[in-house]
Amino acid sequence: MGRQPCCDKVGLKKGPWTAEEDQKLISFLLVSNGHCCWRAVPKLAGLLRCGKSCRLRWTNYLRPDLKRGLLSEAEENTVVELHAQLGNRWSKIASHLPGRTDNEIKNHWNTHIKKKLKKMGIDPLTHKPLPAPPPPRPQHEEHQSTVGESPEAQLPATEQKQPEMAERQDEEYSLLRGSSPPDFCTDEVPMMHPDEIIVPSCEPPAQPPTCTAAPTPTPSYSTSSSSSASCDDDALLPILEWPDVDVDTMCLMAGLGVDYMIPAAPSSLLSDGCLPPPPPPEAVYEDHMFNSAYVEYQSSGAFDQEAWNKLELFY
DNA sequence: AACGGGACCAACCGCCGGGTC
DNA sequence: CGACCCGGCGGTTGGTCCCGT
Repeated sequence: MGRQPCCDKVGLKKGPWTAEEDQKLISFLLVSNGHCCWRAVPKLAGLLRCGKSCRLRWTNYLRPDLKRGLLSEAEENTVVELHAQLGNRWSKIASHLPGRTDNEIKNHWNTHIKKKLKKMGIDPLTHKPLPAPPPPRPQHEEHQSTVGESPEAQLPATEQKQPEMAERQDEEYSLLRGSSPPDFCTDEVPMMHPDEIIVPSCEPPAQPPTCTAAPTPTPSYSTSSSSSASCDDDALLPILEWPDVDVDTMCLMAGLGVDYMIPAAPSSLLSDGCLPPPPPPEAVYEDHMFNSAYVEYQSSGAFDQEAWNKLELFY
């Protein structure tokens, strides 16, 4: 039937986003009531971008609950663990890592973890030990094993690896995965249903002991990467579905003519996991200075108390 | 100092599935 | 039920940075 392009590409800007564009997008998303589709966002925000580009920019970079910087060791372990179970389903993996995007995880996988695993003699695709360093082999054998190219056909037989090497691989792998090496082959085991997966990193230990563990509804901007509260796929909200607001606040906002309120500082930004005093919910964000402060705050990488203080002035 | 190659990552592309009409 | 729209996803690209020579 010939699908229409997501947007009219003519005259639209591509490539890296400028600070001004970021500002426009953030301003719009903050002051808009969120009841518009991404396709309309660039028009309404005064951007020469396609909606898709806006969405991507927001989800991968501007979202306030994003963590910055390299993945921690624990996060890496989780990624490896989940990848072994889910394969390249980056959004699913990201949904178990609060503050991380699928793109970020995908990139990190391709640039860091893949290499790490290979170095350890683990096949990043199958999570099985790679075949021992290729001893010169008769040509016909090699040929036979690659013909057909099914994943199964490519898998090395576990028995083939050298005993000592296997032991070393297993040790390192278990270090990385935080568990014992797979005594199963991922291709032999049916893909797990997401519901069946238990990820330690999603369990209470993630919550700092000093903070209240009350299940406060964390602001959810994300598509797939901020369902940390429950690790439940169903908990995912569409990107423009703004944080839940209680009835009183709704009334208050309605009374003030406020379309949208900013969530408290996302916990994922905080190095110690503890929130600074939450802002009053009735904050209004149509102030240009606020937007500048907000941009500064959200772009400051790890939680930046100074940026937060600046932002707090507006609350 | 200049250059080349590799690493890294933001952004793009194209396909897919769900929802709606 | 099919056409279409929209958002989401995963793979890929391309620009920038860094490091070694």
